[in-house]
Amino acid sequence: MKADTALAPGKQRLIDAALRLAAERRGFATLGIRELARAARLNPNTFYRHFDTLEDLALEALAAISGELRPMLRHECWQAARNEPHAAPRLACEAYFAFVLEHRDAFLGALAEYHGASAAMRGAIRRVLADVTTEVADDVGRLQLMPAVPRASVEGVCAQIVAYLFHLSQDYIDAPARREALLDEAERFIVWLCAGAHLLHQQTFAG
Amino acid sequence: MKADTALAPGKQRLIDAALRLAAERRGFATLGIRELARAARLNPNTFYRHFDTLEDLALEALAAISGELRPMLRHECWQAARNEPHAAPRLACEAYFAFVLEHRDAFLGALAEYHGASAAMRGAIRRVLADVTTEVADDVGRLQLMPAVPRASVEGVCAQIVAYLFHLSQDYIDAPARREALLDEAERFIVWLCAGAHLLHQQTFAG
DNA sequence: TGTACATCAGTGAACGCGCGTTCACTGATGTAC
DNA sequence: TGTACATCAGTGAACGCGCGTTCACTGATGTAC
Repeated sequence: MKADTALAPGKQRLIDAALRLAAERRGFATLGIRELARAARLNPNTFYRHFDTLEDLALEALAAISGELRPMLRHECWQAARNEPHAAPRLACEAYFAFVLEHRDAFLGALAEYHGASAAMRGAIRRVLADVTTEVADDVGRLQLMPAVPRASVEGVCAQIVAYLFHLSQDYIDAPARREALLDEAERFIVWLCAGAHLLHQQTFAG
Repeated sequence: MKADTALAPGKQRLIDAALRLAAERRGFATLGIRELARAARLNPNTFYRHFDTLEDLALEALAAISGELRPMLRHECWQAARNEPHAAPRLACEAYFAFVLEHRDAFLGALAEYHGASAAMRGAIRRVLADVTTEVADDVGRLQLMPAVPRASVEGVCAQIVAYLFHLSQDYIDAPARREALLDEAERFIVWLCAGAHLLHQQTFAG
């Protein structure tokens, strides 16, 4: 028995090929099993040794990325917020976007599948975003970054930041020349949103 | 010669069928020409009478929706902002989401293609969003809704609002039970963002 | 007003091709006794 | 330590099917003279 962390080589190659092709073509929807096997230099049949459907493959790939992203974000945010609280938004964005570039193919795939055909896949992506949101909100709470704002609103702010950064990843990947500007934009977005939430919880809102 | 506003019946049926199927399957990517013709009760060949490629069809459908959405938004926003300025965000969101529901299929298609395979389609959708942003920013300027904020920042705020509402459309369509909550969320998002931008332009930001 | 012609939407048969999936197989690695 | 067996990743040939696209056609509508 092998160590259970290592996937069969063919399985890993199929996942890699799927991410690569899905990124090129912006979605798993049009991938074919024969095409995948061809890209992975395997017999078409080998696919069925490891997966029942293409959706299976996509869900497994997503779980792997999520397992890598979340601890990384946690760690980076903590570091940033503890050492330089005022620069935390910027540093967190930088860490996040660096991760995006390192996992370019997976993110392009996930962005496409966010609005994609598979309800299971859409649900899984939303769940990852929700988990990240909860973790970020926990950290914001623990580090007292928004002391005047109640927990529920902190969650709301974090959810909007997470969704915003996720969708912005596509532009960040597609437009290398605008990356600095996008970082500024993301930081400004976060600062505005936090400032607005903070302000409107201090004063009564005569809406 | 017919009036040039009316499409050939087969052409219109192909577009309708494409929107319907693309909405069901979240994307044009997996649509087939024969399948489309079948759904429109036409000979597969008829497709080629009207379009060169599926991308052609999608771009034409998008242009039609955009031409309907933009004047509507313009009109609604003006009305709302002039009559009840403090409720403008809410009323604009309501008008927008009503339009989304009326054009459910087109929006699900556009949401999918926003991250989709066709670069031309992605560009066209972004252009629509950018045009809407400019128009909204114009109106905000003309109606003096954010007098303390410079034009460039108003555009930034509007761009984020437009993108946010666009992506939220999917949840609005998918989760009828949460529609009231989503409206609240959208309004709160806009208010926070505007408040933050306003605040940070009044005081020096010791970032 | 009538006639001849052009344009245009839609039809129907036919093509070759790549697809998903199944079956029976191989060869290597691990395990029981 | 050796042998027999089970498990597992990967192979190769074969199937029937629906696909995109082409061709030559029809029938209705519009236009020139």
